[in-house]
Amino acid sequence: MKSRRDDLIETALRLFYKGGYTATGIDKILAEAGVAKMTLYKHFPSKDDLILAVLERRDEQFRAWLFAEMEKAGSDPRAQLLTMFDALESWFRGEAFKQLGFNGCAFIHAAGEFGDLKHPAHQMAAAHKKRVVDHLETLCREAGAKDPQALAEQLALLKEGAIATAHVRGQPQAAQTAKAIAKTLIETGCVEGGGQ
Amino acid sequence: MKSRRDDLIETALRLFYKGGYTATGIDKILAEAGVAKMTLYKHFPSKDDLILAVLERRDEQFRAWLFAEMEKAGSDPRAQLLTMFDALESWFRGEAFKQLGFNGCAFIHAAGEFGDLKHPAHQMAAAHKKRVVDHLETLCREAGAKDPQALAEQLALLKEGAIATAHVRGQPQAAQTAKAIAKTLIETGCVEGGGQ
DNA sequence: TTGAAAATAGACAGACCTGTCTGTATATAT
DNA sequence: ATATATACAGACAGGTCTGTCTATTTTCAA
Repeated sequence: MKSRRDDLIETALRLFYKGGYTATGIDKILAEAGVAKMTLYKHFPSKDDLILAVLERRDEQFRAWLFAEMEKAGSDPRAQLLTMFDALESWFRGEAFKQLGFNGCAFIHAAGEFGDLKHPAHQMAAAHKKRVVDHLETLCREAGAKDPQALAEQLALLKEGAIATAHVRGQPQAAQTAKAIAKTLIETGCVEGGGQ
Repeated sequence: MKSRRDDLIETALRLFYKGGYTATGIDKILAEAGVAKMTLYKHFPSKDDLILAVLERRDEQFRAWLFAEMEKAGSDPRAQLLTMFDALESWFRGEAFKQLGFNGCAFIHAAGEFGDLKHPAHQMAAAHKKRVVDHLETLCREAGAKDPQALAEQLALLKEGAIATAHVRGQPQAAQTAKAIAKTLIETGCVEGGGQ
């Protein structure tokens, strides 16, 4: 049973993701969610707080989806890491988050609109990226990486590059470009038989 | 001798880059540039057209800077390709475009705010990225790459990943992460003695 | 059934936005 | 000197934005 608070966050996520945080007005969100303005301001002190709640929701939603997709590859951490890029491609092609479609990364957009690193929305974006890297580092360690932290940073950078390329240039195949690079990094960055 | 049109474009670039395209108002640009409103609307039919002119200027400015930095590495195309990442790091650290500072990629931001790939600003962003890739491809060919197009796409993806990581997470050292990957890609992707 | 809590519609203030308009001033070129 | 182009300041219209307020209706538990 979804609360009106959830309705607001989901509708806001969809509209912010499609139209941008600044350019999307409160009234549009209210109209689409079918919620009165006072109800919004009872749950959120301001639009900025709604934005933060949206980013928090997206962080949970996206990581849950990505990590679940990776786990479909089985218990082999190297296979999971490589599968991340296949998951990304299905996202780029609009096959994930059906009601949202693909319009780039909500956190990169937030960092763009709220350029100051000290801005709460920008910090949420940084925290999201950090959580993903941390998960990758765990897998890299399980995979027997010589330097799990460095390898995780490399793979995360490939992920960001694929997202930016897929969105700005409309090239979903960027995921495979990244995957090919990741493959050699994982092979050369892990000790033989590591993680078995 | 700078025209008022140039003044407007430069001021608008600075303010759009810092504050975002939608959130930055015309009046603020006019006040900082010391230009009357009618002068702006004589040169540009609308704010959207000013945005496009700004992106065009940034495209020329950024590529001129980046390619010049790369050429400082000398005539060896492989050295030029690797030097790109050092140039990026100096940009991330605020040592390039002193009056602008580093606030991520103006084109990634434009694609974020104008999500539809058909939007002129988004297309300008895609065109800019494509021009950079084309230049990289030329250098890859000179370097004796087995598949210059594929290698150029890989290096461009590393560049985008470094930019996104540096901006969202505030990590200028992402440039070196990307450079290390690029080094192995160039070494393994080029025939021995290629480009000599 | 009754009463409290929550949500509704819709008006409103005050600020800001883009784009237009008028009238004046300045600079340049013939 | 005079005509032409350009830029100026500043008011203005019409719309949108966030956030507040009131008064009414719905919901739901005791």
